[in-house]
Amino acid sequence: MSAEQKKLRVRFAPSPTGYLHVGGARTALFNWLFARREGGTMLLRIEDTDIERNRPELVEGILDGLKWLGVQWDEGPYFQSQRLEMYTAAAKRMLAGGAAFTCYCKAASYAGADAVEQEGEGDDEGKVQKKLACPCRDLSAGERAAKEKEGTPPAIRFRVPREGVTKFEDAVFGSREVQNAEIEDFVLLRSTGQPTYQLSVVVDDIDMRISHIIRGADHLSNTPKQVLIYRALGVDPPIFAHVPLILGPDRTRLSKRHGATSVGSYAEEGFLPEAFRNFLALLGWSPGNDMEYMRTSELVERFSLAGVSRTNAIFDRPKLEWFNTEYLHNLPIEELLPYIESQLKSAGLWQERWGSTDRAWFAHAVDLIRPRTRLLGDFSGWARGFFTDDFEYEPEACAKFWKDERLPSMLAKLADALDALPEWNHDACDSTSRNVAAAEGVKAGLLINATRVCILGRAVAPPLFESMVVIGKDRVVGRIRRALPAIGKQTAARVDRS
RNA sequence: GGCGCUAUGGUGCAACGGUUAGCACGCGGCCCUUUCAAGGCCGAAAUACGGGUUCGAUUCCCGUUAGCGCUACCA
Repeated sequence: MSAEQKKLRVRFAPSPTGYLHVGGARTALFNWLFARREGGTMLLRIEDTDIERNRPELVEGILDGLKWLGVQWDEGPYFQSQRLEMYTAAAKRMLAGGAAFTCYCKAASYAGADAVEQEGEGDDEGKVQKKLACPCRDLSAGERAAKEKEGTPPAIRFRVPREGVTKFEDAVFGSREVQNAEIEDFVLLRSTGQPTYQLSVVVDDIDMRISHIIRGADHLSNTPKQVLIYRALGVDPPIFAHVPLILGPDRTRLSKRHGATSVGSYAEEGFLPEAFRNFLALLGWSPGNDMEYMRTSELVERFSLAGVSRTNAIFDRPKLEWFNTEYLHNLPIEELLPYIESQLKSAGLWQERWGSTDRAWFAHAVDLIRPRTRLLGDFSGWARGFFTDDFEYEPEACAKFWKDERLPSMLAKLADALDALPEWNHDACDSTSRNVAAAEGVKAGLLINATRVCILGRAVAPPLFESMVVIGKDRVVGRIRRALPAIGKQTAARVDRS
């Protein structure tokens, strides 16, 4: 390597035709991991040359998606719509050099798939080749002048060599080569003056000095065209790395009908960005061993293009949820707290003191609850009884644990006993409860389960006595007393039925 | 249709000529237990098919099949 070693530069280049979907997110992540690992630069480029489909208002959503994902770019965003002169200039240069020619065919006409099909098959290759070669490529200067006079606005097509092969290196798929005879004379500049993807992507990747192009494998087949453009422009192509696609459970390309496909929807659902990154990283990549739970820093340490697979992967939602629970359960509590805080804020349950004077209490509560959460929303969902007194009694929980008619008097005694406790801690709550149960001659479980429903309204909750400590004496006693009438009704209804 | 890519349990990945084919998710069972989780243990489950090459193929080659991609004046 020379002193002036070529700097590693990668890019993520979405087009604003939709939100940031999981496939794009994975591509962005791989670029980011690679840049971080190798000490390179990542830039963001918005490919908005298709004025028809381009929705400028979607750009913000894509940026938000990337920010949530934690993929931060070092340069950009650049917008191709603001760089049109460069593409035109490049096309003119290729025209002047003979690598391209003006085409006067009406839009989308000379080699449509339909036309080829109608010709039938079994014919000699020459026929097909004729389809791939645009008739305009052989027009004389005079003929072109005549067309110009007619006022037909010309497109500019690349003059693809009719023989030979085009080769390139792919870090994932290896050495590739295709017969030039199989490549059509593709359009560089539309008759409207707008560049096509093939042109703008190459011009920008050259201008932005991209060293590695990491993108979806759907671009693999078009890469030879781009290599042709690089050559025509007198530039060596960069290293390509095509990553396999992400498919839906039915093995077709992930799309809206597979449900949630935007990263935004996963953010809203309560996934942690780091869990999402971990999951995404393992779709089409592995560190070469059985390691799965990897913090982002470990991902960066281990990432390499050599570990990228060539097989399409199916997006497996249950596994994503598993990763999320792993992070929810195992993250150092201090790292998790900010996420819970914003979750509670958006649910309108947040109390400022939990961030200051009662921070230790808040951390304790979260730590108690988290072993049985899967999504951030669980903290403002079923666990809301820990953060607010406003919760409902679940009918199923009542039906299951408020069956015994001795319960109302037993619970009243328990409330009194708890109220009289001088010390409020786990063991005191434990022995008090067990003593009441013993005095009544019932199994402790009966009372414990019923009490849980009284103070949290549900059957699913952390261990009772720990919960009591977190919720606090006044609230616990209050909640038990408040539940008494409801229990009476429940047991009475039961007696009626029998 | 043409061209190309891919092919390990249901899913995601390991094994890059020699393993009883490994791990994880999911699934089933057991244990633990104060509900529900978590956790621990056990289990069912795969090299698409057919030919080669080789002492030996999941691994290398060919064919078949299947899936996917490209085949736009979309990106």
